[in-house]
Amino acid sequence: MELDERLILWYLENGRDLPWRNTRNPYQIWLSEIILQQTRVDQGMAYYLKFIETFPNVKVLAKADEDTVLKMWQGLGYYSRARNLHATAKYIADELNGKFPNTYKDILELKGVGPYTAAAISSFAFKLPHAVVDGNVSRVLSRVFDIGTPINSSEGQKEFQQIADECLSKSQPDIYNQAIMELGATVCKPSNPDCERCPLAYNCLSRLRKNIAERPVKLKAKKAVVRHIDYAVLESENDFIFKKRTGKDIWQGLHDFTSIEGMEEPVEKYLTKHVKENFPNITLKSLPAQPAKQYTHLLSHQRIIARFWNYKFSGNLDEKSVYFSVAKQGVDSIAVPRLIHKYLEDIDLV
DNA sequence: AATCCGTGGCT
DNA sequence: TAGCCAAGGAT
Repeated sequence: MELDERLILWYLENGRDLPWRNTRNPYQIWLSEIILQQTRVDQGMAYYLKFIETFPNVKVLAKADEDTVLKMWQGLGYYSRARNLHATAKYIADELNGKFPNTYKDILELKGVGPYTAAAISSFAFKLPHAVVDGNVSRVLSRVFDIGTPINSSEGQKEFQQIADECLSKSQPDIYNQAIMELGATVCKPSNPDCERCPLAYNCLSRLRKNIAERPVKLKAKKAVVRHIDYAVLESENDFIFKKRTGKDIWQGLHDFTSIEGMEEPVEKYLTKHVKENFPNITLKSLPAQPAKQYTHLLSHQRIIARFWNYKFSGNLDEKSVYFSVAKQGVDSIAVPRLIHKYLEDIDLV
């Protein structure tokens, strides 16, 4: 029996029942694939169900505000996915009359859709013969064929795509793609793979050579850089002052407080100066002697040391300011990064 | 081509 | 703890 047949038989018996596997609706499949990019099923499931309920089709999603979409995406990370998702929904609704593209080439053109996602949508929704290559697939292939090319090198990506294309079942590309990913996710795991349960155990070269732990090879990531961010939390009787992050930096489109970064001690002196310069029209009622909260927030490539300094103020903001007031009861209605949400939780505001 | 973009679970 | 990793894509 060929590998594809073994995989498909195994999957039909052992695959998990997931909501996006019970549909051929390209909108639903597209949404699930964007949510699941670099995200585990357990983490993405609730978001998928919430999005499908709130935005049952591409036209409804297209009509939503980007802020609403980002708010619903809050906590999932990689927020460009949400911005691209919304932009693509508008493109499909406005330019394609709501009809989802149905060729690999046209699907690949969509913002936020790369080779993996285009192959996934093409096969799952349209049964087109395009092999998916994600972290699961490259791990399985690197073990079955004992390939030492780093899976995250450009050379490796080309090589594994080629092998995946050769292994693809041309008659059932959709089931085959699901099957090999499922095997990687549930059996051929990164550590402690469950070879006893593997339908490919006797085809697995890496297992034969007893070097499964050395597969796949992966280029090491750069160490996270350290950033020191000091937030000024401006609080009046009823409001907090927020701003929207718009620069080419982390958390684009989400909200946080005014801040300074990488300043020497005593930071509160420079932070107060920063507040007075940026908010000339408000009256400061109290200055912080020490931070109210401090956190280390880890991102994949940054270690953020964040301190929150609380300022009480009265008065109103300049109309044209990039800053805006948010009522204390309403702070949970704007999209914020996990770090900010954690702070709001810890001061019992959300 | 290397680096950037989040968050959370696991070891 | 520190590091690894996840249904990757954009630049």
